[in-house]
Amino acid sequence: MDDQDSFFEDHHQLMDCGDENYFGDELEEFYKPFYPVQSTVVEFKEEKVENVILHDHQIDDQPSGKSCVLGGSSPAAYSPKYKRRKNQHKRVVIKVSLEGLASDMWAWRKYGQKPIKGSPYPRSYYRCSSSKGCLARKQVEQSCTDIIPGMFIVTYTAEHNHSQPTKRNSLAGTIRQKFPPLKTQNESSSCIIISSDSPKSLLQVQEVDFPLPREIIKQEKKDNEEIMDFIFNDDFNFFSGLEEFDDFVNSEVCHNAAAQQFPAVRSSCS
DNA sequence: CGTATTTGACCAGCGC
DNA sequence: GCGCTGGTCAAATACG
Repeated sequence: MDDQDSFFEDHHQLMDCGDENYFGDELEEFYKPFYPVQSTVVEFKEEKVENVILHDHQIDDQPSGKSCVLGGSSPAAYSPKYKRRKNQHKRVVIKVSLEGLASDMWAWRKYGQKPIKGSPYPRSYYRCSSSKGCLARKQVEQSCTDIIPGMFIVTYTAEHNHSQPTKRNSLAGTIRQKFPPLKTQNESSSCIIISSDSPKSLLQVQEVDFPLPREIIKQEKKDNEEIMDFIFNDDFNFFSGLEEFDDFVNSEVCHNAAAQQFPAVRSSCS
């Protein structure tokens, strides 16, 4: 709970989208089981999303059957084949840690994934798989605005038409597998530093050890050339390709940061 | 072999 | 009207 306290202090400004905090009585009652210490609930006064609740929390392992019910959405919000966004007035948006994400006891089945404009992370779409005809939906995307890595934005829409399953859902295992636990600051972490000569035909890969930074590297092949998309952790600098990486490596910011914080990195930046 | 995931296509809403 | 964006479908694929 101490961690959550500091988390709230540091990050509730994410919701700084309005002048007043709003606690709808009904929704407040729904989400009482989620309140760890304090919460940030903000009413969005946008035209198309009348009530979006943003809530920092870790999903309880034993929420009541009502806990994932949202206010306002009805089955009529969806057409027989495709959604009717116009009627999707109310959604509940929750920010959770990886553990919070994995502890969701509802059974969800992934049915889509889309890249989202302005975010380096895709958004995953899940529907409830416990009961045929259940309209409950869940969207999950990794937060790109948080200083703390590994936070996820979860959006619930529509409501379950059945009781909560008693067994942990399969998604929890999937999430744990795809997003292994972050190392703590006290652990030594192996980090691969990638640099390239100009032209970018030659890649130099250097592995160094230093505390804290954790790097996520995704490789993909394009025109027989290896392109690296990765997050240089800690500062959350994101690079879409080698050119951007080269610019960063040669920048004064990189050199100064490496010299001050990570001596092991300095050699690869010079 | 049944179930879950991936991913390109399709579609509706929206802004210009 | 057109293009962009995001939510959903469904066939292909992966997994246990």
